[in-house]
Amino acid sequence: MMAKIKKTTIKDVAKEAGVSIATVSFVLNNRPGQVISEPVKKKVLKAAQKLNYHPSAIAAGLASKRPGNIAFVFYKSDEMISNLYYSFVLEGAIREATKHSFNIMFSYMEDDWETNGDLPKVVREGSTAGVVFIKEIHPDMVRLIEQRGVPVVLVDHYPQMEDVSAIEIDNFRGGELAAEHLIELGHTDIVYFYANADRPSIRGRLDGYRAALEKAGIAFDAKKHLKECEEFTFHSACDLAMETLKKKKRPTAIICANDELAGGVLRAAQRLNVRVPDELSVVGFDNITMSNYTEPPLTTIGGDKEGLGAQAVRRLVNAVKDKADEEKLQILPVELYKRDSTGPAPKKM
Amino acid sequence: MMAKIKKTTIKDVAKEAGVSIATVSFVLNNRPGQVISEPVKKKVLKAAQKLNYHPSAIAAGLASKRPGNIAFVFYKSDEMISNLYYSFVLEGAIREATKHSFNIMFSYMEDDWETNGDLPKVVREGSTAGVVFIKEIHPDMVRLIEQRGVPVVLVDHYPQMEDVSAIEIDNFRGGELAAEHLIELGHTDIVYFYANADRPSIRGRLDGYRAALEKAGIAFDAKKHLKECEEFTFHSACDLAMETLKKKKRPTAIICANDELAGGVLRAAQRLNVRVPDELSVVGFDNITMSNYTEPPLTTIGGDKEGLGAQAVRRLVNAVKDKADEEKLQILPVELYKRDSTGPAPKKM
DNA sequence: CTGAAAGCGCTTACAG
DNA sequence: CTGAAAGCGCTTACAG
Repeated sequence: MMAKIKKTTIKDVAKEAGVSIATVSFVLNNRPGQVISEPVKKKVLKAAQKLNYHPSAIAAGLASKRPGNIAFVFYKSDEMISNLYYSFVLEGAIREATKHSFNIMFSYMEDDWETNGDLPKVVREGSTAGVVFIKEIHPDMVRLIEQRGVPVVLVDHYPQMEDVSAIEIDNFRGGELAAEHLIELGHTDIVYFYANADRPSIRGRLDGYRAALEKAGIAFDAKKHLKECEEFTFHSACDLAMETLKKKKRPTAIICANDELAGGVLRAAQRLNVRVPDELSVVGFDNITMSNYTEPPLTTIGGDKEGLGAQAVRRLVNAVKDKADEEKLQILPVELYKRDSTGPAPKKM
Repeated sequence: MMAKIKKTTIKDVAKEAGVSIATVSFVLNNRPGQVISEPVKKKVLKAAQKLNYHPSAIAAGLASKRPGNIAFVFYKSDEMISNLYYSFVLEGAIREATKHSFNIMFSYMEDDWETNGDLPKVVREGSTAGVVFIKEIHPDMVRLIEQRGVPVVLVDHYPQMEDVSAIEIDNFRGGELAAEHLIELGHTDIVYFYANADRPSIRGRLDGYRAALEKAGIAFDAKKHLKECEEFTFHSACDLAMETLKKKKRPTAIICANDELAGGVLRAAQRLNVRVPDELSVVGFDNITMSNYTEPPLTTIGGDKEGLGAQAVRRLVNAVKDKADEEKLQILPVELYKRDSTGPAPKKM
């Protein structure tokens, strides 16, 4: 074992600068209200620099009752950070948290928390200044955490909750964009592939698609236009697409609720020798990395994933500092990424 | 603002149980050496349960000088958790950490830390009990952190370092497995696609491949057998494969240093109408999610990604508890996932 | 403008 | 076997 280098503490800095530890704390935290004379400030800063002092986040957290951490909490049974979409949200969150001098923590809750009443470990043990939930979350859990004075922000959440800070991308507009793009290309027979319609993000996309259809004078018929996959997976979409594309009267375009489903549709088209985009146009959603690697590269709708995470952190930081949010629900813009899976509608034969 | 529920503290439990806070601490931490009478133990446990007491991780961390957190640290410029492979490692790490009552934190270091001498924030500020580095890390950084008494574990690391705890999958055996599989299928003309040969994991795979070739009596010729992609990307591999497969005398099998490269090779084959696996067999590496979605689904080599993360955490927990590691370097087994991208070597024409 | 002192909620020798 | 007390490294009213 090598000699352990001891961490320099606030006392060391105080001694070096010839002031009290309170003054060191005031200077380093730039405490609003506290006015410190320039010469003292300089002395402290110089001493801190010289000793390479970095305050203990843990001690500061204890004393101030404001932990320097922000936690992302998931259900235990869910995939957490390996999700192809959310992992980018988390990247953005980490970078933003660091800017504000917060650390990012991960924690999960038991799936049966309702029966055993357990809060996430990070909340129970007071390790976190705020919590962000991604995707599904029970409203009671949100209340319980807020009751402890820990602010919560929801990202792409469901069910819908009023009065809780939340961020999402503009799913409705995304659905519209996808449909408008295809309509402009001359398509009129546009089918929508989805799963988990109970999720507001999925529902929003679907509603946008439908609105665009109707605006273009295309009568919407759920039976004809909506195709629900059994699961939210590549293979499930592939199976359903095989079925759909085998019919004599098949659609000329398919919009998918996300890129993974779109990948499945492309695979089905390939297997059935339906040429994309000549005979079939496909639009995805989310602009995940994989959408560049499909054949052909996928036209898709996407928002700023990293920005979603960064914004969640920003709002939590504000909440911790008691800065009120203007709007409870924040909606981030989306755009169309035109790649090679969409083209003009095939001529009627 | 709703009424904030105050957290119950060790004092509340002590009062409720009619004992000192020291006793509460002893009971709850099951302190080895400290013997507590059964009746007192029961009283304390009952009181803790009744008051729904959960010790403050921050206070405990301060008092014990052992923070309850383990940190994953990356270079700022790197993708962190959005990596298709490492995100699963992290999932495993989080689950294991929770079992040991540790939280997982994320932090990054500046790319230029050598010049400005900055340790990762979580280390500087003493927030973490241990650090795991994934992939590339400068030996000096490891030393600096260990000097502060914070143990380090490396996952799939480079450059090679003696005396540092490290975990990796059996890359050499993986390369062998891939080659043996193809050799069994009758292939003799097996090319290896790779990039970043300076990484030990890539080097290990390559060495295993080469060893298997030679064991089978196939003379290894770097010029003929090795194809280095410019970048470690899908598109780079695709470009190189287009070139390779266009030649009159093309290989009958290609092993790729990872699945993303293999995806690029499959794409090239598809574009050139080279049928997989009839005319060309392809093997990937890592068994990432995407390898199930390629056309055809990819035969690949993989180890237990979640296990890699779990093991890293386990070793850190041991190190924190001063339990010595038996072996510094731990190597996890790999296996072949036979899917549809490999088949018998085509008959010579 | 600056400092002395209490306190955050724990852990841990040390007494008894 | 149990408790009183010091201490972890900070922050924050409160005095002056």
